[in-house]
Amino acid sequence: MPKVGMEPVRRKALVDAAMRVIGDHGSLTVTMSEIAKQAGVSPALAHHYFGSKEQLLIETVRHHLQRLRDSTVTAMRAAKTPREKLSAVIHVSFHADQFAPETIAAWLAFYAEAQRSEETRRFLVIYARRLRSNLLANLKALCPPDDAERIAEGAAAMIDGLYIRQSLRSAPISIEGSIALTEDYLTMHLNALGGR
Amino acid sequence: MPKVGMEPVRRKALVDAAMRVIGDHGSLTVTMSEIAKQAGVSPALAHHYFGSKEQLLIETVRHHLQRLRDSTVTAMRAAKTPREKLSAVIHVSFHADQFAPETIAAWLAFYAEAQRSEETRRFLVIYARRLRSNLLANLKALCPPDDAERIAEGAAAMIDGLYIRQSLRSAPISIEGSIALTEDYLTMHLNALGGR
DNA sequence: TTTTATTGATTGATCAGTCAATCAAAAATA
DNA sequence: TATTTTTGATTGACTGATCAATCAATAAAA
Repeated sequence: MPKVGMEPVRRKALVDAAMRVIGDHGSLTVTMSEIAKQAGVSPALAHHYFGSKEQLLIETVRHHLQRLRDSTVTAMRAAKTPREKLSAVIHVSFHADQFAPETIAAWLAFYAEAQRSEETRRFLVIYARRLRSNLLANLKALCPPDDAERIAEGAAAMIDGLYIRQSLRSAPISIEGSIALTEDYLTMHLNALGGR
Repeated sequence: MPKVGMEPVRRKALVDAAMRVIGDHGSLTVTMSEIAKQAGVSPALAHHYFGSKEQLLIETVRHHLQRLRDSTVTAMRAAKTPREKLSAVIHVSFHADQFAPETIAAWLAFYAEAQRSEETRRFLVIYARRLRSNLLANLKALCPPDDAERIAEGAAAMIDGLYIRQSLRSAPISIEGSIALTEDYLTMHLNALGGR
């Protein structure tokens, strides 16, 4: 079996496996063995490629955020007007993949981890800033800067809040419901400002 | 030293210690030794009174939510009108104690834990329902039931979202800012419905 | 003396991380 | 082409550390 050029294949397999294991385990306290097993390799190989468990987890967060970022960029490109771009950001946030229970569990685990791992925290801060700034940039085209800041902050909080509430799976809100709630928030605030 | 009637004293000391340790550790992966040390007793004693680590952690969540509940009840009693009661709920949520970094870290850890521990999950579901229903009951006095549901859902999400964003400590929002954002949300929606 | 509080020492399990050894493809050499 | 050498891929077995949980022993009240 040993062919050359396995490294990228294995790295991806391990990162994907980590995501899956974290997702249904619902926590970052997963063992290298579990991850390796899920990826179909030995624990030793995981160490060989990533050096440490922490590093593997960090790569996993990075990969996850990268995908989210790519989706957002694509969706925003497809939208024309600022208002449509705002909707695009919202839709990506609640895309089925993102809103799946395992994905949310993983997110939550990352947030908890960020309390301890400075590097994880940095990644999540970047995500938070990006979400805020995507909203802000488009809002500024529709209302005064001060209001735009406030509305962006509120919308970002609402998106994150809908996530965390979803994680409890009690009275689960549908994807459409979550989108509607967030859209309403924007529409109402923009209307109140006599926005066009 | 061994006096009789130590049990309740030790239990409280251990639960408080757990909360503190979880808070600044930022995760539920804390050791019994750390907790016991913080409480000034031996690890063996912690086991003696709680049976297991999991049980101690569960009691800790329970205690934490109980306190939040008590504050909420008190604050709502002091408020007269439905609108004032809504404000009371918001203010309790963002009370300085609740919004302190260690407290938020502990919350986050509990949410992550809820993915694995059914009992922890149950407690958090109760919290989520209570928040929602406190909002809902008062909103129903101010607008049609359907709208009340939507607004309660949105406000609850916003509160939780402001929490989770605070946990990253990037561009921290002030307590007053968070309160204002949530109050605005309510006011705007109620006004839009021509509420009195 | 019986009961309650308390601990030090110990056990057993779990894991991250290491390492020396193996295997097979590729590259070099004859 | 056939043979040898090198190199990347891979693992099983091991180590050391950590930790929850247990228990037998002690000390002080009742």
